[in-house]
Amino acid sequence: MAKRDRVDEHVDRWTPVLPHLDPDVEGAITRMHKISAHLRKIRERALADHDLQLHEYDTLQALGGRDGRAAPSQIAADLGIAPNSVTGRLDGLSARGFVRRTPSEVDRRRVIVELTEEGRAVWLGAMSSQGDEEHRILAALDPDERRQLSDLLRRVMLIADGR
Amino acid sequence: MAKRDRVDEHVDRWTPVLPHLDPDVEGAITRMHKISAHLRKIRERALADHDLQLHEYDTLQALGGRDGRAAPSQIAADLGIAPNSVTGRLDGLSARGFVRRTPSEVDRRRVIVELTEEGRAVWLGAMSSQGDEEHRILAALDPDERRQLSDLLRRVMLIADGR
DNA sequence: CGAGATTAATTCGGCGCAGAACTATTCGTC
DNA sequence: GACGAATAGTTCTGCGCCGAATTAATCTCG
Repeated sequence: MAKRDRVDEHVDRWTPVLPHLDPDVEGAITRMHKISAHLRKIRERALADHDLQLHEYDTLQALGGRDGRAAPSQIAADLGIAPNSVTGRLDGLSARGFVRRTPSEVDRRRVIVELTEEGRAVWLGAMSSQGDEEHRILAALDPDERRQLSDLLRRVMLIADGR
Repeated sequence: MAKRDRVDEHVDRWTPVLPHLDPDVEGAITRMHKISAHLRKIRERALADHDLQLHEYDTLQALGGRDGRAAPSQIAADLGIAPNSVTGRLDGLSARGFVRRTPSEVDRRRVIVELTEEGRAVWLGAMSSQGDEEHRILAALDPDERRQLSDLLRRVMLIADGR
């Protein structure tokens, strides 16, 4: 018999109150929520060693993924946040010298955000500490099972996104 | 060949930049994040029809799950938020008449928070619209597969929680 | 060519949460 | 029984996010 986790307790507590609840649905969803939150916290802690906050690292990474240059609106789209929120993030990052704002020559509405040398260095330095926890916890599964998990979640995603 | 989702594109974009990345790990984790966020947004929208915000509903539900009465610290623990954040939530809910604060007779440090009649009614009314989306998207899988998914995630949870 | 629609970034105002500090009460121990 | 530690709830402060409004530039099409 496999071990129980704290989500099992959660489900046990709620099943009598909400009888129409499917334990596997509730269990799967709740675990996704909790694993998400867990990884977030771990990432936050790991980044503190590099004097970075989660939102700062994410922004640097969004830039890094675009070869070090992108428009604010593109960053917003990549990160899934509102465009106006990007302004504040860039203010902080440029104050720390990790990012440079340059007005576009061709379209003066636009701003080109660039990773500075220092910004790239900080990003690369912090990156090493990222993703370790993801691999650690998914090592609970063997490679085939990880593939299985990813495949099951893909099918859920497709319905969620309404394809 | 199964259909691809937007996480596949995400992974394709990052794999060349971060070669040490396991696509199944990254895919599974990213999907959990996105499914979590998706459900959150849907819940938010559904609750708007009942003039409730997500944090208000969650607080009412925490009380409902304790037979309508609990201490603020217990609510904080159940919801996984800081105890001081509960104070603000209760202020709002009691202003709307959904919740009542009563000082404990036996221990005057304590406060007993109770669901009012109206609070319970609002909670039950809003509950009907909750959980539908969870079942809808997990209907992408048949019952056996849902069990599989929940089981795989449980094993990940146990490692994450360090058991 | 020019008026209106669209797009990009920003500013402003408000909200919810967390960390630290504060107050009041109870527990533990000698 | 009194004093220090622990506990419960709250208050205070700061931060990041979002929605709406703003400014400026570009596009569209009659």
